[in-house]
Amino acid sequence: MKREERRQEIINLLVESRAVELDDIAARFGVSRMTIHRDLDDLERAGVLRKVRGGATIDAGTQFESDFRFRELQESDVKRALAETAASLVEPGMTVMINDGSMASVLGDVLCQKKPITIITNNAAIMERAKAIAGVTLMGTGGVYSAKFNAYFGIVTEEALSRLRADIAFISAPAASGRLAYHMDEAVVRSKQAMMAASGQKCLVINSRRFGHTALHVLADLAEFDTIISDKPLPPDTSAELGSGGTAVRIAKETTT
Amino acid sequence: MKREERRQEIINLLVESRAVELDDIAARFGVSRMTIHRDLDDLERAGVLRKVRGGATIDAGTQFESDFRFRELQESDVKRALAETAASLVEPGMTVMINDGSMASVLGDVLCQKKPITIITNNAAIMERAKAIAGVTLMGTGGVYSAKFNAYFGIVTEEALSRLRADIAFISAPAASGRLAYHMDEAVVRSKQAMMAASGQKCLVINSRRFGHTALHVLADLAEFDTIISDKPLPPDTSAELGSGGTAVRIAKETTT
DNA sequence: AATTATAACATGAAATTTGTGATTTTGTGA
DNA sequence: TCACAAAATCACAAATTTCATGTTATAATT
Repeated sequence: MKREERRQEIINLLVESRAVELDDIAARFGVSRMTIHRDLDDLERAGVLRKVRGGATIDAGTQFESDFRFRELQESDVKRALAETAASLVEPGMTVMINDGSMASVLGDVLCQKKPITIITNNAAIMERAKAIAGVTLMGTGGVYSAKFNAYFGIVTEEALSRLRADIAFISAPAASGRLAYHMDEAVVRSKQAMMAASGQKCLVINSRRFGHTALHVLADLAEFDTIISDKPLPPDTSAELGSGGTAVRIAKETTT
Repeated sequence: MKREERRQEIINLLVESRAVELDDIAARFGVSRMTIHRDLDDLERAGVLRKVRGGATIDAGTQFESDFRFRELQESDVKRALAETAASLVEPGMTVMINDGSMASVLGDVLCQKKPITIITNNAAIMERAKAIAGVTLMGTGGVYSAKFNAYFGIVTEEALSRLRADIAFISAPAASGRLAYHMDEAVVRSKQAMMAASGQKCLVINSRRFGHTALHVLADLAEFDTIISDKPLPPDTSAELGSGGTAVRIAKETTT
């Protein structure tokens, strides 16, 4: 077992149990205590966990939980399934907007296959990816970079979006309940709303687990979306409130690749 | 002599003579033919040269010549000297604009030391670098990504710049002659001009070798700059035309690190 | 047929990772 | 507050991995 595998495994343990003991994991992987110390030090520096005496913890509710580097590691199979389904709404030649978030990054990767395509995004991970690909016209929105979300936000971002037009916008959200989607950060909300305002079709891509939660700011009414893509049917209250309006719901199923 | 030095040297040979023979360079560097094969393969993959039977060529006039990946590899010592000198104009806390180009990328690296600092740029290499650094507020301008220049351009870029204000702008140019600086690409010219318009001080950072050349579009009158930084004194005609106006000239000397 | 290119494997050097033991820090209970 | 044990850190040596290179054998070009 190599270094990176071991570290990944430590993160997995941490995600499940919220805390690990140093001696435990040293024994489990059959390496010295010092090696684990170094693993934990590096992961702490990367912002994934917090070292405590005798081990390490991951504090949900603190910054860690919402840190993109942490989320990046979770549920990648669900993300991929959602992304594949979302991509089926796109034909070569279209102009699409994609927002921030690790879900969106995966979608960006998938859409890069559909060349030729124009991608408008404030998501740094997608920019990095799309740059390298011929046949993809990449339009960055600009703005102030946020390490927390690995994307660009602010007046510049919103202004740029207000001057552009896309065929479809893919929006993700960390929380939804009843008829509303939520987000904890104001600047992020504004960028997502700007994308929706600048697009013909609007598509919400959301992990089913996000339902039943709220956050400080309302992002949008679910009825504003033409399509909602999730990995499980929407909860009954949401379905009921949406009624039989113009919003289509599509369920992504994981393809065992 | 290390791998990278050898490859750099191969490029230099190629720039001078337009073509090299494999056996020649294998003998010159005292390495096996196979090693040179691998060097050429990698450089070809990087888009720097074209392998032909028995050696390699570089076709000036084609995409290669102006390709940023190619320029990136050249004269890095001069670039570093220019960057160090340019950085001396910056105090922590300032807001700076940096434009596209590999010279500018090096400057971006150096400026990241001067935290806290706000960097406004359309240069993808600088964004990638500054993202990771706490204490650097990174503002991307957005725009359409150009692989040729590894930066963002267009209306979005110019609009974003028109709404911002920096203490100083660092501008680079591929050609200068008499009192004028030039660039071959219109979109690039516009972005540079937008940066100059949005900054208090304007600083031209230019390799002395660029003097005596012109290009399709005029970028700026040298007298518009508050400071010009180069690695050798300006040519006599330029000096004369500039006269004793408000433009300061500073010569960077290479520090043997 | 001769030259050049590619592929596969071996080797040695450099870089990285790990372990050990000494030393310092931290937490706990008297 | 003190003493003491457990844990953390440090510095260096050992082990392991990675990487550049060379060698040889085979294939492709001219």
